[in-house]
Amino acid sequence: MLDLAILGLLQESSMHGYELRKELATKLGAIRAAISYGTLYPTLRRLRGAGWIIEAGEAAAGAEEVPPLTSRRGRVVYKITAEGKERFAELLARAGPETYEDAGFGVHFAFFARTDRATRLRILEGRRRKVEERREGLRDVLARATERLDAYTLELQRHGLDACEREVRWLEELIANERSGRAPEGRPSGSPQEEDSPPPPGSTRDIPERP
Amino acid sequence: MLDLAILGLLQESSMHGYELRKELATKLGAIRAAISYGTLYPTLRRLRGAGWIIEAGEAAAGAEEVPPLTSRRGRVVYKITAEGKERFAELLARAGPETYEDAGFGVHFAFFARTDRATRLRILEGRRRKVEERREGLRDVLARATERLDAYTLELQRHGLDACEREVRWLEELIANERSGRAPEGRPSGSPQEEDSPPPPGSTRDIPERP
DNA sequence: GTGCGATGTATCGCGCCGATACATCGCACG
DNA sequence: CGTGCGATGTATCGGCGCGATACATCGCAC
Repeated sequence: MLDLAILGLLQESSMHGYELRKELATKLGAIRAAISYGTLYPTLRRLRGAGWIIEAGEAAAGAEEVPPLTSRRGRVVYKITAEGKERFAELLARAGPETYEDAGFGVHFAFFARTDRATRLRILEGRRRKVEERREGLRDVLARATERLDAYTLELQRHGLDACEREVRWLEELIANERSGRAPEGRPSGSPQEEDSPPPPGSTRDIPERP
Repeated sequence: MLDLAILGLLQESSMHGYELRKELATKLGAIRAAISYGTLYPTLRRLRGAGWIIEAGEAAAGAEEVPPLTSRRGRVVYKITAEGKERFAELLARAGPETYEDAGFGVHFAFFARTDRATRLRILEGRRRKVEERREGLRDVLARATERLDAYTLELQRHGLDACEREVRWLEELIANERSGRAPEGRPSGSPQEEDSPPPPGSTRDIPERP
């Protein structure tokens, strides 16, 4: 899942770790806390080992290489490779069970602008199914276990149930929009926003194949 | 965090692993998926090693011990010890930073019926603070990065922001209730429920301060 | 009588986290 | 002028928790 996010960001522009973490935080801020360095660096090493990214040293190609006089470590800029772009596309299109989990879904959704419509629909529907199951589970507990559970636990379930219902409604809206071929415009609560031509259906010209 | 939940459930009644997992799933269903056995069994072993729980063999004390004729493994029933109860009380009252994280908060909240009022308030307020910070972060991104992020990513942020605002309101209500000395009765959306005397103020006779 | 789903215990590899360490840079404050 | 502190920056380590996997028993439906 992290792979997807990192590859996706590096496809927009090369970055070093620290920067990557910040970008990740704003892009995924809605679904998870900032990623830990204890996760980031090992992951970068793994991606590098797989050949999906390479290090593009601070000093550009022509420079003096920065002699190892002091143990100057300097920032390491990472750059996505052609294989990395392929991998990204593969991960984008793939939709396993964990794609519908909270974290997985969030990451996929964050890159929907680069995903084709069919996949977007598949993922939105899978997620909806998942959340509906969760919702049913909570309803059952609330209906059956009212006697066995204390007031606080029940309140927690109610709050969770509410969140599920809300998310299902949200997903339903998104799905309807996808089917009618619109990007997620139309602000959640109606506001006097001009309906400027939103990026036409499958557009959001992305992955310019590197000029 | 798991320790708290397991100790809490075992305090209500002794159980074997499988059962524990199911109880955990209904008690914490609102905040997390069912716990994996790959987590549960090692955790039980750890708790056992610490002396907080003991195995109470299937065959009760007086029975024949079930000779190891076949490699009959049988279910292992776990029982909380006196030290375990102390530990539970300690964990209940403790409120570190991770108590305000999604998972940690949920577990603590699920055992609020056994928590004293002062601690409940402390935790609710800590959680509120946490969620407010998250909310501010999302607001900033939505206000500043509107140009840099695509429509889908923005929609994700909006949905996350909405969830934060909702949770803050929920917490606010709970805090107000605590201050006015009521258990979380009064169903979220008003309903014609008789206001039967809910457990009087600080009641829900819990943690009798350990006499 | 046999096969299948629920019950039940257990391990393994690995992703990810929080704590920690260490180094450089810019700049504010005395 | 220095000094110290917060932001930038890279990296490791111990440990929790997950999903996959294995294996065994029990009740019951077909």
